[in-house]
Amino acid sequence: MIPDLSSPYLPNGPLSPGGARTYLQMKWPLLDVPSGSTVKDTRSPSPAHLSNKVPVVQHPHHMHPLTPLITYSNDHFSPASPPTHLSPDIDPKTGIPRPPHPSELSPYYPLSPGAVGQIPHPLGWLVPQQGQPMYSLPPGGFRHPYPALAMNASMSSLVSSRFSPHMMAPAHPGLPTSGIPHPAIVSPIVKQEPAPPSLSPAVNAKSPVSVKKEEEKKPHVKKPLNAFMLYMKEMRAKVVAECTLKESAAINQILGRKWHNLSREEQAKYYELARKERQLHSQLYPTWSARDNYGKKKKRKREKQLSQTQSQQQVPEAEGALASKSKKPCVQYLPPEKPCDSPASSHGSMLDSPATPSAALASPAAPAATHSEQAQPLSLTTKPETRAQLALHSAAFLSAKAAATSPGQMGSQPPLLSRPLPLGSMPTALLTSPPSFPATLHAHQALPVLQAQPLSLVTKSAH
DNA sequence: GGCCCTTTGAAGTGA
DNA sequence: TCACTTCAAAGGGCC
Repeated sequence: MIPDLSSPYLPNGPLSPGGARTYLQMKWPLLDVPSGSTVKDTRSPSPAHLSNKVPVVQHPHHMHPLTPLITYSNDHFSPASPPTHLSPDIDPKTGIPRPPHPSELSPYYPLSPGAVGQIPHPLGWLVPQQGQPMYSLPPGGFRHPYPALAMNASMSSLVSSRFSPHMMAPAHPGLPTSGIPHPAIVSPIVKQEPAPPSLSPAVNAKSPVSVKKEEEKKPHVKKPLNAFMLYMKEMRAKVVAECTLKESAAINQILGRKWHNLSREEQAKYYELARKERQLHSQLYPTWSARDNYGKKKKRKREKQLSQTQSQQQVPEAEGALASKSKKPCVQYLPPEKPCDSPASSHGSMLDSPATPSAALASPAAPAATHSEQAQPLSLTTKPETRAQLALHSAAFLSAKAAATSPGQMGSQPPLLSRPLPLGSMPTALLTSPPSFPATLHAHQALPVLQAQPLSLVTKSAH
């Protein structure tokens, strides 16, 4: 029953879509081992059936993929019951407050070496079934995605002590004792950039070459995936399969909508999963900080960020969409016409429930063309001018949909505590912190929605 | 070849 | 505390 736990953590390893579980396209989120590393990179040489790019067979969504992973009982996520990461014994800020409760962790993150390999992986639903590892492992290879985790019987002490000078400080810096990089570790092929000023004095004292070598040796531990990222990984293949869209940007837009349309319970599952991810990550890499990865990627153009923020907060949506500012306009990939047939999902998201015609009429800005998540494009154009136009359509439509699907929710009604309501039906900012939802909602996220951007469901209102 | 785009959320930074 | 920035995944598009 217990598949090779290492599987899901291997590089970009597509979890065999052809396996028993078709939603296994999700790979271990933290792993990013470059080709040529110890672990065989299955990305390039991977057979088609193992490739993420291969449209995943439509899986019946009767049971949520995450269901087997976490016991998401209704009670657990009931509005009356605070999310675990918001529960009293959890630091709402860190989300990793209490010492890992054995009963909570053990099912997913075995602490006992002896138990390794016998306990379902936290992302067990991602693990290929039938015990077929997706990645070849050397004999004796670690059987747990977090080998280091299995080294200590007491994770609590591991976490609390924080003695490890560098990450987990295995035999080889940054590498698990097994010799196989941890899923979250990226071999320092990361582009080399000037040593950050934050380096310790000792490091700074070294010659640039030494610094560079140090950098190379230092593994790149990736950030744990957040709830949305986990959701994306799971749903991407499905969306891709349903649509002809291939551009991730477009897919992500769809996924973003679907995300908002998820019920709170559904989202809560991902939040919970993400929380566990972070928890495990922090346990494995007590000294790791997101800051460590700063500069690993090429900086995005700040201009873009600024212009986005400005357009979101000051410019009316329509203008904002078209306002190219200094960069490309906020591109809306989803044209109004070509629908992207999206089979009904189990959760009955808005994707499957197009707005009513009256809804579209509800917004003065709503153009004749209406499209919902159900009306996704089969193809899309990425021409900037077209994108801008599409942005208008989409913005208007979504706002109309939001108005229609959440009548009276904009302010007057108390946030939906009694029943799940598709988040996409109303600005997220208007929701009070739902049980398992991050309590962090910044003013800069909420205000634009509340004040200046009643139509801002299309373009990102946050950030 | 490598950055851009696009999404949301977490976390870091600076004022 | 707030606003802003960066990174996480993904892959086609573009230079």
